[in-house]
Amino acid sequence: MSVTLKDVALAARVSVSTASRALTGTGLTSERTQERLARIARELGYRPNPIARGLKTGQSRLVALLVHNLTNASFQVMAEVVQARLKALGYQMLLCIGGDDPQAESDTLTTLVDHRIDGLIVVPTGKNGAQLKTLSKDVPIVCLVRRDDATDLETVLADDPQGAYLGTRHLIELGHKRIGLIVGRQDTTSGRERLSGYVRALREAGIARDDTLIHAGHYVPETGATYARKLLDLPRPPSAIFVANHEATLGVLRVTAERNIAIPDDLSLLCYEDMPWFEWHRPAISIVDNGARDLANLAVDRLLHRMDVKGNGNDGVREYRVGARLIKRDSCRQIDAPAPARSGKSKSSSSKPSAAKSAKA
Amino acid sequence: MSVTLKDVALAARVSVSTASRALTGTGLTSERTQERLARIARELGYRPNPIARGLKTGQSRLVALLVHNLTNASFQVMAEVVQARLKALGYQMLLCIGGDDPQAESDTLTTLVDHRIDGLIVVPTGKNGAQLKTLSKDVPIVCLVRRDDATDLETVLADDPQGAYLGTRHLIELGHKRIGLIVGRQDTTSGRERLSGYVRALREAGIARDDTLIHAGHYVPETGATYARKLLDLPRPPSAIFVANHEATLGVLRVTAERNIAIPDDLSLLCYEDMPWFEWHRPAISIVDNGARDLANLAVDRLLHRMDVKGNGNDGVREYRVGARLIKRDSCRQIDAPAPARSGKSKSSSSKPSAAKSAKA
DNA sequence: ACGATTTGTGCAATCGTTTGCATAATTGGC
DNA sequence: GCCAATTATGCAAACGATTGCACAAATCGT
Repeated sequence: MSVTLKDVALAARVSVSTASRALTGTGLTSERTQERLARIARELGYRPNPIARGLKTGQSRLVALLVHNLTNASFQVMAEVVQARLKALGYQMLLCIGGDDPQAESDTLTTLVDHRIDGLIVVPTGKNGAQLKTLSKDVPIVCLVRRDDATDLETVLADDPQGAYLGTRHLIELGHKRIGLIVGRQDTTSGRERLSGYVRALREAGIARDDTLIHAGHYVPETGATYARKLLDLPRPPSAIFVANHEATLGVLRVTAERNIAIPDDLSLLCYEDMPWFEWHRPAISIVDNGARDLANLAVDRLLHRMDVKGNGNDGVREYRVGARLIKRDSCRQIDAPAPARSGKSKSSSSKPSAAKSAKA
Repeated sequence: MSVTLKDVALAARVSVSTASRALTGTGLTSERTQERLARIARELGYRPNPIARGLKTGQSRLVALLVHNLTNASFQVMAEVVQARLKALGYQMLLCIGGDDPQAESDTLTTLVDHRIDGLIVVPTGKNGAQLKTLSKDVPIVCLVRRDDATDLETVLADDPQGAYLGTRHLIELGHKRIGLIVGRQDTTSGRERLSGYVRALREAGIARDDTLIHAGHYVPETGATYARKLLDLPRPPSAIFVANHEATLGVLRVTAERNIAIPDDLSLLCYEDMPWFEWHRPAISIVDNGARDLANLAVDRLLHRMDVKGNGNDGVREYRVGARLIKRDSCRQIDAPAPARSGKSKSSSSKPSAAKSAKA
């Protein structure tokens, strides 16, 4: 079918081994032969067969990225970043979707190792620690976004405590005292850490923690809607809601729209993680950026490092944190008076001149 | 490192070839040996090495999906569908992102074929027809969403003429006479076809085509914003806008929000292709669903078929169309009076009781 | 100009499978 | 029980590269 090394060697009237050495640049070869072979190879359109090479070398030039899904915007940009970086280095990305399901994750891991992937970046479910640990002896592995506590794998994490702190502090600085929090399940690292950042900011500002303002659940729109309703139905509803996940934000927005609650006039809204449409939305939604791009880049860096250092060099550092940053847009407003007292005066840019009903009676 | 066939054979005291045949089920093997080998293999934790197998058989159990990006919601669901289907069949998906760039596409194609992928589903840029044609001799290829006119590859397309027709007709049935269209570049099949569907619906309803209402451009939010402004600035602005792409919709929404144009009261909005947040948006956005899920499934079906039929069986059918369907939500309203004449009466569900300003003076 | 280095090349084994061909074991008909 | 037909196994050669080892050629010092 295609041109093999043998063909090239034949055409150049050298042995296959010489051809191999000349083309790969390994071993001693005269400059002349090297050039000559390169030329002939080019002319013949020779392309080394990665399969054959892989069999011998045990490498595949394949790196896998295992994420939960592709609807999550963070995973999208991570996938794009990883793909771009790897491609530039001559690797192909094997993108796998695990759906946050331990069984699927486990199966996929097995298949990937079978395929002799050269490296793996994984957002772990956290339930396959043992397997990951075992595999990491054969393949360089870097965990992303989540830690698998059962392993001591190198892990690249968002600085969630810091991000949540930053966001909460921002709201506090705007004068908010009652800040609702809709956060992720407390059996995930990120869920716990975002809560802790929120709590820390509150404590630092001398605001008492009020557990009726805190809700934890899955990262889905329904969660956001349910808890938004709960928060708004409170006798003293919060003046701001910090939604610690972008999917849940959909639900919150839905509820505020249903109830004609104007953002940011009646309620300030701050969201964790970016989505492409957040800045097109009106009002543009302020966010705490978890730095998906940076996370992905760092993960690739670390992976490449481990792939270079044979034997999976142990650098000591096991955990990398990527700083979060606040991106102020238009969904949070300054609270001047202790309570806006049904004034209806809009604040940021030209907003709806109406719809200023207080949140629930 | 890992358990090889040799180890299994050794443990079972048979030759490697027998072991191979027993485990793969090819050739003649006694039931007894077969079972025995299977057991031993299981006990030893033997997993065949796809690389070695691939070298011999020329197959890789890898199927590639080449799309433009992952921010496009359609591509997301396609990727998820393809991945799920393939995985169930024991294939791994190689997801590549070409960015709609011919050069990147070309490079990627080469690499993929080097890796001896067993099949390819590609959203072609349309500029590498020759290469695709050549490759299709070695690898089964199915085009998705777009046709590459330079090839006669099997292609799975959305029924864009029909979808655009459906959407436009819906608006017409609601009483709209002046319908703005923001559509894709006219050098792409989908751009042209969506326009043609729109035109056909208009013609059928006896409405004269008005080119000031039609704008074609890239599928990005900026395009939507720019053209939305142009449309709304018209002396007689349209009462409905049909945005033939979901990315562009972002821009349109932005503009309507900026100008306090209430949807659907002041302007009806219909969008092509779904996005997860459309149904959470307020008002929920009506769409023409291009059937991304069906498209992906059909593409997989066709690819599997071609992969089965060695020699790339030519079935005659070169083009498959997947029906589009209208999903009515809350962003389009019935036009009763020829012009809403600043009445401010809301129509669909409980909408904003205010904000009913006519679209521009 | 000669042996000691250095440098370039080829042979052949190897990676883990599959598979054509030859041979060994089993079966069945009579 | 014997011979042919059938079925099961093993040997060895692929697949297309890489690589250790041995040998040939070129280089160098003296």
